[in-house]
Amino acid sequence: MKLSTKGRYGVTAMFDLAVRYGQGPISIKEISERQFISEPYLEQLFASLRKAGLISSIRGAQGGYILAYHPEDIKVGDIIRVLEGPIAPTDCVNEDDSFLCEKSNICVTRDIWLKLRDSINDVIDEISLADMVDNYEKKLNNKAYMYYI
Amino acid sequence: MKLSTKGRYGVTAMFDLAVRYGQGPISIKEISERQFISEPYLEQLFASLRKAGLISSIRGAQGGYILAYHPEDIKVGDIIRVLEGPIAPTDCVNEDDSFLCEKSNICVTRDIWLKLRDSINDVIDEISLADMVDNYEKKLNNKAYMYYI
DNA sequence: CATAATTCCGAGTTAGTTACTCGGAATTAA
DNA sequence: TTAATTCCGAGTAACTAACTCGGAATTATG
Repeated sequence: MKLSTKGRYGVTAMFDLAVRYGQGPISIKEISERQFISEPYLEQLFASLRKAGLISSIRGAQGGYILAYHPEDIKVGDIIRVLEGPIAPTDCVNEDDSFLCEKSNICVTRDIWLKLRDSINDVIDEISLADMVDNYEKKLNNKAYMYYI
Repeated sequence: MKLSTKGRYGVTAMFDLAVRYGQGPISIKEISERQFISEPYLEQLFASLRKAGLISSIRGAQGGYILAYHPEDIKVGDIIRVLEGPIAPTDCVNEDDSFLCEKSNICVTRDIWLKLRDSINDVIDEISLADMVDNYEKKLNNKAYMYYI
């Protein structure tokens, strides 16, 4: 039940883009330095995110990436699902029903995995990049205030 | 974000014990045949569950395993945590704080993993083996009724 | 126009983990 | 005494995660 680095790095990198939303394209190099993620690995992740339509790229010098939508419209769940595949604690509760076993109609453990899946998806689909930015700024303010005292 | 076979098989096997709670020891062979889990592998899982105190063993011929507590008092979460380790989507939200990074106080992605962790634990800690048995019997009754019509 | 900064692409690699298997010792009911 | 069982430690094969690498294509800038 661990998230892989793909999901974690992906959310972090997308948050980095969200904080700088509206300031033109941000390069992988910048993000990788700021967030301590290896450059070529981040490149890979961004390839997936671009193909999925969550970010757009600008090639060439001074190029980089920007969010394809307003931060409010990108949920953490969107990012994680692109990078980790469909979120389901077991295959038998995947969105596509191709891994159903023959006793699924009577299977009580499956009911648990269903509940678990839904609860996970609820959490990650309720948080947008904009929410993250808001929280981040609130934390920064609180910290500034604490130092002031 | 997948559960391993340990967690899945473990819950299934414990459910099998719960259904037969009060009927004396159940052997690994029986369970493995009923639940389609390899015998020596299940043996391994039961070793962990026994060491964790969730089941008791009776050795020798006609021996087997029984739940160490009433099914009501064993939650799915207890089983999963024994077999999969502490449930946390990332190391930085582990129960023990040994994997905290230095910016955890200001990290907004960590807040998400915390929410996720709690939501997962809420689900698996609210369901007991007794609940599973109840649901199972309800399903059996419904099915019987359906066939009757 | 040349150069440097970038994205884009496909492939390769290494270390760790998962999901097992296996052999045999110890225990106990029949 | 035998057969059925748990108990234990070790071994292994396949898979996956988490990267790296080399170089081609694109484009702003001097």
